[in-house]
Amino acid sequence: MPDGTATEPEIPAELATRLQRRGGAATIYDIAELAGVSPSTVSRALSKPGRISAKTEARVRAAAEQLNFRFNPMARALLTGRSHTFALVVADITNPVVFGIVRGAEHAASAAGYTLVIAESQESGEAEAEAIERLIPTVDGIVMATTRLSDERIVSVAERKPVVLINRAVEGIPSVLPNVEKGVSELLEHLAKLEHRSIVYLAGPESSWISDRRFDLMLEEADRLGFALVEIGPNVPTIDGGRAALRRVLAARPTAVIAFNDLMGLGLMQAAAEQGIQVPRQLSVAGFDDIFGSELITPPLTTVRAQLAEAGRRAVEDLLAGLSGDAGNSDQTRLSTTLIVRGSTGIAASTD
Amino acid sequence: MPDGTATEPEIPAELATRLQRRGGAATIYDIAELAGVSPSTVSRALSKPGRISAKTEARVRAAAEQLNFRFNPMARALLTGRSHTFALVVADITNPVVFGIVRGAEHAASAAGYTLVIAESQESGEAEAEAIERLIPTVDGIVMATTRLSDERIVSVAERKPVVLINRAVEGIPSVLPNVEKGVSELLEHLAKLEHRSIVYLAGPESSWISDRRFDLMLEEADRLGFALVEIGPNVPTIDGGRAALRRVLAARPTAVIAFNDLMGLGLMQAAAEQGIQVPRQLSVAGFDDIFGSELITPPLTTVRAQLAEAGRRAVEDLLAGLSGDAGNSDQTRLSTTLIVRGSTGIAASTD
DNA sequence: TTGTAGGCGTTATCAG
DNA sequence: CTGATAACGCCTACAA
Repeated sequence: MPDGTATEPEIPAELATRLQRRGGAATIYDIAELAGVSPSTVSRALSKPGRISAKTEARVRAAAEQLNFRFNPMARALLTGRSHTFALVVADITNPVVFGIVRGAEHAASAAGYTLVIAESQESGEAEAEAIERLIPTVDGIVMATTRLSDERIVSVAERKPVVLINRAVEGIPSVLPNVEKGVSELLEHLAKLEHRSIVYLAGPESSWISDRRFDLMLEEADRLGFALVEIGPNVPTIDGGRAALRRVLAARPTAVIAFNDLMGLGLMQAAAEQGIQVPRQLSVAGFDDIFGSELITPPLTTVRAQLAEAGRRAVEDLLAGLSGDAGNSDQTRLSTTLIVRGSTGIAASTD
Repeated sequence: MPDGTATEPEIPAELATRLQRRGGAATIYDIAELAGVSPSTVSRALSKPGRISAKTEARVRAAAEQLNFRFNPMARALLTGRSHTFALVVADITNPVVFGIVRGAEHAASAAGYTLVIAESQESGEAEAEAIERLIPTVDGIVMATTRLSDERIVSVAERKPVVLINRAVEGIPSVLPNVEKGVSELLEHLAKLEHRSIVYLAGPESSWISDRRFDLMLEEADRLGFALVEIGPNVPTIDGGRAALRRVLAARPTAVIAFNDLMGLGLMQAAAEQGIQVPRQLSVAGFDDIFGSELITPPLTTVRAQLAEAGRRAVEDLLAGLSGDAGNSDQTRLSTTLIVRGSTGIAASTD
């Protein structure tokens, strides 16, 4: 039965077998053949609509549809130098802090038609450098979250491919940072109201920029508010790192502990509970990030919430903006933080 | 000062500027020029060591080193059809269950020189299908974890690229599964010992193969052990899903609830605590997976631990084996599960 | 508007 | 053992 205008050309046998061999992946040559035009016409029809006669375009589209055509991203990348891929490098995938970042980054990327490859450095600078070295030729940009690399190495990477940092600032390189000031001062004021006067800051890993930054700000605030403040660390930024630190923390006899992140705060609370130490009656505990788990523990953890998914999203968007040339580069995006008061902080124990 | 044998040829000015233009990325042509050999010799020297004279190889290597050469993976992929990339498709990145999978998969992949790209389907079958469609031309294989796709669609993907499933079985497609039998029967026996006789199974999402599978096994065991067993669901497999289910669970008046996963178990416990219901005195709760957070909550959650990282690792290794042709394909890898008894299960409340 | 030809960086084939 | 040469799939001057 003749069906008016759009007659679909049958697929020639020869073409069909060729497709079979390639696992069904058609090329613009196949389409050209089927539509009776040249390959370049196909290319134009499909990638810059409008620059071609409507009729031809329709015919090409129909053929493409029929063969279920997709561009081969590799061929395109080879030619254009753009892989439409970003790398996200994180220290520890199982750290809840990075989940949010990964999700935010993945969404922003796929919304823009980009693919996200993820590399875990397992808290090792060497492994991280290696992963980056391996990935760098394939990607259009790199998001480095909580990196363990030195400033120089970061710069050297950034010279070859666009880089956006999360939770780390390096001169001349765009970064997405939590607004540390606000979070820290809110937290310390909260503790001041609860009459704490002696505080321990449980630091993060040695090469953590943000841990140092937080402590610096605490020093300022402590001065202003009249706290005694000591830093204990560096520590591994995990549950176990928090557990392991309990002894040293207790030795300092503080009324409150601020952990570098929630993970450590959680570990500290677990260890404390095992020793029969009551939180917050005997010791108040607070953390940073507000990860999954912080409100699960008893008592739930007071923490400074960071916008993790948003950070991931922004980082990718910065990369995107940079590529499309819109860029006021080397910006610093600041994300606000919020103090979440929960049960782990309370009136200071009497220090006698 | 002349330094014996290995004189490094200076980089000719012309070559240097060419490199500059390309952002420092050298090609085998540049190396060929520098080493005074042909491009094909360079290719051979670098990718199949030994098939070339030692002296030439050394010269080529030196030149490559000097120019800091890396292969362009895209060019390679275009020709060989191998991108050395795998895709990992997950329903929800922020679900702790997938962390382990991601980590295991990422390690296995990078150990083999492969890159892992990750796609989140956000619990939507449509989004998942789209992501796969987008990724399929770029990758050498796909790991689908807890997929929401129908069997037919999975098969259709598997016809185009190698697929390994995690937590889902489809005829003819290799998969990595927890050994559901052992976990379920251990759990039910544990509950039997605690004198539970009336149990609710809080099901997972509608399209979850593994949720159905678990319930089927529970039915068998319940029969054998003389339980009353009802299934409530489907439910969203999240904390909120667990919370939302409390009312319906209570209405059924069970002495114990088994949640499809820990996330739901956690939510259920939170909701119960808010209503003043004591776990396990009034209601025992158990889950599956043993995620981060399960031992944080009070009381800590009894659960059937799955080897998540191992599952991710195996899935990637299956893919690898398949590509190198070693494959006894369409295998099912079974991973043992272990009952972890914690505080959320106890002696059954009297049912009056 | 459309077609032709050349090249992106690599590998494979075939001579030498 | 080594060197030309042709592909891989796409894009883009340039020509028609």
